[in-house]
Amino acid sequence: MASSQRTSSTGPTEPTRWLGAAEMRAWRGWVDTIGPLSAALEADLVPFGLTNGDYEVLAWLSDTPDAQMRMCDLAERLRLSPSGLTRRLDGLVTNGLVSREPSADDRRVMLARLTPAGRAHLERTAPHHLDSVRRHFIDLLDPAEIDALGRAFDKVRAHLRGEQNDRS
Amino acid sequence: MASSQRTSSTGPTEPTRWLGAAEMRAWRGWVDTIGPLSAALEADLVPFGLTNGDYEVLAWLSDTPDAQMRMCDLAERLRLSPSGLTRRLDGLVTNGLVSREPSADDRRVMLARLTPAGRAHLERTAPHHLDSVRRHFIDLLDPAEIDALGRAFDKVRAHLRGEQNDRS
DNA sequence: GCCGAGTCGTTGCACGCGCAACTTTTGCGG
DNA sequence: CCGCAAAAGTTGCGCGTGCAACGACTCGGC
Repeated sequence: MASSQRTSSTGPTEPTRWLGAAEMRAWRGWVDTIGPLSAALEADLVPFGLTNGDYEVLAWLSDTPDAQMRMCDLAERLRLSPSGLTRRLDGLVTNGLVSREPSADDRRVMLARLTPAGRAHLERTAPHHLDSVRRHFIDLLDPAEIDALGRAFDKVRAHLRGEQNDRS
Repeated sequence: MASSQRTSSTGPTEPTRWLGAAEMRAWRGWVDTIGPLSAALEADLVPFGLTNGDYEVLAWLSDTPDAQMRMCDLAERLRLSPSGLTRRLDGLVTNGLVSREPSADDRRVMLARLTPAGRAHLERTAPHHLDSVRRHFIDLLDPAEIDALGRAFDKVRAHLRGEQNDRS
């Protein structure tokens, strides 16, 4: 993006290693793909009355033995703030896909539980969503690229997790 | 309850090809990396009083021969709605980094122009932002992975661009 | 037992964004 | 030259989210 930049004025005497062509391609590719890809996946969910976020809630709950999760655990899974999760669940609850139930063990805790209707709707939606992920992303890539992406993302997340722990 | 699902064009009961382990790793990696990586980059911009979006505005403007752009062109570059760009510029204008000037050629058009202060601030910020991109992303990967990411994102965007044109 | 610190979830507020409606201006076809 | 569709930008509104404050509850030390 910044090809017209001249020597930076206030750099503390470090050379400022600019991005090479391949590095720039990867970086701009990342930035410019996030929006369109998310939008395409979300558009394919519209007929089912779900957003990407809604789908993730149902998917995480269904991956659980008793189809329920504590709010705080679910919020962590979704990388969502507590208040964000509260509001997201509001919609799913009024649509009857998820129920809120206080925990018997710990009365501070609210359990988000997948209702039968929610499970049915997820099972109806999942094949189409999976197809969407394949069409817009996975099936466009060859196995070597799939593998490289998996390794790359793992490295980045490991690095970020380490930094986060350093700060705490 | 918006279960407006009308099984659009898809025929019934196709085998539903689930994701293999490598495919799942790449997919989850993508989904789970977007948030943390964007947050880390944004956090590194806080000392400079900029968001990722603000930085992109300054960067695109600085890449232009006369450091100015029509609002609509800038909105397209940033994949932002017209109203979204108006509001984003509001902040930059009040901070004196960008100025709004009506175009002489076409009186419908507003030009967003990088002010001297804006250019100075960008040149002060750019090295740190670049370093941030390297630390959290680029420098974690080896050349083969960089190349694979570049190719992969190019493919995905080419596919999405094609689909978008089909709809219009 | 009890009290203080920590945890869990919700609510008020602010912010950023998209959509729809509107005004101004341009350009094209008659 | 006129009239009307299209384009550019702003504003009102709604939505989703994070942060801070709060009430409810749990747990550990005394």
